[in-house]
Amino acid sequence: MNLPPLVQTFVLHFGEMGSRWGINRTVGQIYALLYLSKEPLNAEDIVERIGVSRSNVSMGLKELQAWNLVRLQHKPGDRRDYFATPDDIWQIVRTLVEERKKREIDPTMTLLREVLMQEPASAEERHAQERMREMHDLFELLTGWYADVQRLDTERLVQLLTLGAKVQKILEMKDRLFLVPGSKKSRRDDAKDK
Amino acid sequence: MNLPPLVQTFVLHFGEMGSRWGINRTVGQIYALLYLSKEPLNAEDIVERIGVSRSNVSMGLKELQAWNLVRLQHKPGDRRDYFATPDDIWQIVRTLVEERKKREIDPTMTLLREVLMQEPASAEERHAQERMREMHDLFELLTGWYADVQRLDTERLVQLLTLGAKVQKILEMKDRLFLVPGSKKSRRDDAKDK
DNA sequence: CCGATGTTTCAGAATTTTCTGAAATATCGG
DNA sequence: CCGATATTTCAGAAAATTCTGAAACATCGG
Repeated sequence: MNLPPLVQTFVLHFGEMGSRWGINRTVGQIYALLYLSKEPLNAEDIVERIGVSRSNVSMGLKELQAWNLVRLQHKPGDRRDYFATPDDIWQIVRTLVEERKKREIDPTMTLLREVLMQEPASAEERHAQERMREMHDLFELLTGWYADVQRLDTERLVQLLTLGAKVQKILEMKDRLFLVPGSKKSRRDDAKDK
Repeated sequence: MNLPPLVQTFVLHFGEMGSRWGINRTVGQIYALLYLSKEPLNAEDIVERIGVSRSNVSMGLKELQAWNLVRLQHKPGDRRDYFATPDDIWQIVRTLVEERKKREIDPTMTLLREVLMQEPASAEERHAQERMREMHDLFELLTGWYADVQRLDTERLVQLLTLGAKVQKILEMKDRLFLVPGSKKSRRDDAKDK
């Protein structure tokens, strides 16, 4: 591995971390390298720097493309493929969340929907279905929220994140502004309006 | 594997899914089983239902305990350990996010802080450090937001999630209420409104 | 069409992870 | 302390995955 020490530390760390994610070491290392690199790199560049086989890099890049985590570029008068990560780190986050949702949540949602259609044949199955219903509704709430937030432009998103729990204060303020004072029952339902 | 079909489908799915998370098949299956079960189960129960070795179940349960994902219980007059998941699914989500943060984010933050302390020895390292700084700041923003939200009680949290991007509207409203009209910041935001 | 350059595929080797059975350890009631 | 019951540990087997080198494939300029 032929890298400046500072870069190498980061690349090695991402390699290790890779296994805690769904990706393997090489993929993690390639991604870290591209993320830190100022210039797009071609496959041979990566081989030299990381020190793994050419074919391994090829497969790694293919996987990163499947994740939409790298862009493919070309230089004029050069047939080789060059790879880079988006400059905008927020774009990276958005892609990452999107792809993880696609891989981790969506298949489970599909299964839950199927199983919830079936008729329970026993008390045990009835209870199991109730639990699955809870999970299904939870996922629905989370993915609905996510779909909304994903649409915000970055500035608004940062604003929202910076506020953090102060949002709570604003929600309370909104409640006071729009709710009939003292109507306890209507509180939560009203919050869902508009 | 000796389970009602509906339960079995779910357990098998979680087993497969396990590998996309950081857990192995058996751990995924055990968790799914406990999640669906009305009663707490002991290790032997799990062996019978899932059909893996006793020792494998023991290790799986140990891992789930390390994740804080199962509670250990005892029945009066029974020496065996019984396991269950929290009834409240929101508690499960909170634990899951907390533990994933601990495993996936915190170590990276530690490393980033260390590396950002060092003096870059070249233009390449300087650029790499800038990228790491971006990642560091992003993580800080996200974890700060997360720490805030984690503290909300469930009702408020659900309220927040239900609102989704409608929060944006409330933020805009807040802007209009609290910013001095005509100030640069507020004019720009206003221009984006509807 | 050819040779040069670049990329992908894939079978098997290397490595890592998972799983098992047997043995060790722990804890209880008597 | 003993025997019965429950749990954990751990070395090696089994399985899954990652990685490599060689060959196949693709595309270019001439």
